[in-house]
Amino acid sequence: MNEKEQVCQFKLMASRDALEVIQGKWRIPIIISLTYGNKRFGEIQRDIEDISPKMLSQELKALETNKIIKRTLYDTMPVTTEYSLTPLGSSMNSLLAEILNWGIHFRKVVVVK
Amino acid sequence: MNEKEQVCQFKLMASRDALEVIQGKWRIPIIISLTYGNKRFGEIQRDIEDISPKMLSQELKALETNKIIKRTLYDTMPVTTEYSLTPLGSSMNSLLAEILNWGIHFRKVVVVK
DNA sequence: GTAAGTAGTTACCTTAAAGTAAGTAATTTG
DNA sequence: CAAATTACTTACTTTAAGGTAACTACTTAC
Repeated sequence: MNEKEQVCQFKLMASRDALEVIQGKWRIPIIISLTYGNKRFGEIQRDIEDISPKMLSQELKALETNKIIKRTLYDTMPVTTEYSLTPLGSSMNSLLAEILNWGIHFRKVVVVK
Repeated sequence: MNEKEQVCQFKLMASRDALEVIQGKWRIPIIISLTYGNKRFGEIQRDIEDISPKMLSQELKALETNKIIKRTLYDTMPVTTEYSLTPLGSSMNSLLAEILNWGIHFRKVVVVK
């Protein structure tokens, strides 16, 4: 394998790591919602109109497992739950920005036509 | 809806557009492979070791439909097929770079630990 | 003429992702 | 006290994504 091919293989591995985290219909939308501040379950649900509570609950857990978000319980009456981005979650900022930029570009070139 | 919420909704839409194109296990790897020059079916297959010809064929068609890649036939003996990135495909360069960067970062922080 | 390579296609099967609907336990509002 | 709200969970079903294996049509090398 020459150097060019090795670099290509390395990039393929890194992209697979990243894709595993952002894969799926809901994770990126959830993370975007949380870049607008810490939020509660119902607030995220209202941002992402067509997500079901089951999917939201499931994907929040997956993101917590991957250390992208943090779940905090407040001992108020009643108990409130708040979700926030971890530093790792916040480190997705420029990736998110590029997804957005490209999405806008794509829509201009292909979706609308 | 206040301005902040409107911006959030706009971003959610743009991300959905982008995700539709990059969603799935194989599209990003195929695009990465093609950033290393125009390639033939078998060459891409060798880059991405675990992809089956069925998936490669299927995903190449989807990427062609979305105008990310171009399929060119050469009237040689035998006929050869070459895949290349379109300008829209090449416009994914900085998005790809961010996926890579973040994938490397994520591996450092979480995968290896 | 047999084997191997290129560029796929087809049919079938499995697994994983997502959706639907209903339920729970706690509180709060009227 | 009845109805609504919050933050979920559970069971079940549907749909989509991906995998396996075999096959095709053409060509080149031995």
